[in-house]
Amino acid sequence: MVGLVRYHQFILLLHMPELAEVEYYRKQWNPGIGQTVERVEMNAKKRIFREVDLVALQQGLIGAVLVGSETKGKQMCFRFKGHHYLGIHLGMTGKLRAEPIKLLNKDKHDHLVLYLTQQITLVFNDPRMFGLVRYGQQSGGPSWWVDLPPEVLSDIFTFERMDRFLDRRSKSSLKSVLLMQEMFPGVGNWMADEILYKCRINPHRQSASLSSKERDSLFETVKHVSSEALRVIGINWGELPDSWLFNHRWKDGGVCPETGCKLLREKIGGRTTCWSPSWQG
DNA sequence: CTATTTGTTTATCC
DNA sequence: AGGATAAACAAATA
Repeated sequence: MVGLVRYHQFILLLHMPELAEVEYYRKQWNPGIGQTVERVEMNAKKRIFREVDLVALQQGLIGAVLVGSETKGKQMCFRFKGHHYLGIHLGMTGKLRAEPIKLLNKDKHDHLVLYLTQQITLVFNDPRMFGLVRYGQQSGGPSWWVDLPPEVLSDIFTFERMDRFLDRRSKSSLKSVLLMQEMFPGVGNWMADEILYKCRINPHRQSASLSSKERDSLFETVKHVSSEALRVIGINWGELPDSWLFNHRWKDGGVCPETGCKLLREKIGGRTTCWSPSWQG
């Protein structure tokens, strides 16, 4: 059991790329900004390249200068001078890091390495390869980047939008609805659980069953959990408060920070869900 | 050898 | 037609 806890803490706390973790990893490539790509090394057969034109990527990026990067939900986009765009999705186990070439200690899951001027390397590591690499050269950005749904922290993400969506997905559990990226981009497994915990809503409930008061609460909490996670984890991977479910959810025998009663872990909507029956009714 | 874990896409059922 | 649901994908670990 102790081993299981350690497994959970190591794998899940360090590697779950949701909204804030993606933002954290995006910045790991900042040391490359302003530098030119000299060489692109790809493990071409790996699954992360399943949707990309490898030749176009290589020819497009070599000689290009990294200008900046952004995230939208769990998606990342690295912009290069000349309208070259490199898209990365971390999937379940993806990580980004930058290393001086002399210190580059290549791991067998380092599938994409950009070698830049000034001896810096940008590495995409992904053991399970649910991640994804995209490339496009297009003024204004390729459709895989431009056509993404509005972010939950933007003004376009309104109560009315979310309200309509809940009615359309009326029969789905709230847990699975919160994981739908077309409405809640960036929300992943732990964030969905955290949001429902803070709203005191049972994750089994169908979305149509929410009262208007609960919908108000859900809307505010989606924004709150997103902005706090970005502030705490997204900037420097700090620790969230113990009043959050986050710090208790992986421990076997973990207890609800509100009631002190046992937390429950069960599969809802096909995903492991941690919640507090004594708090979330 | 099996169960489990993460996110998204695809297939299938209703 | 389109919503709901489950399997598939890869790899590591208990």
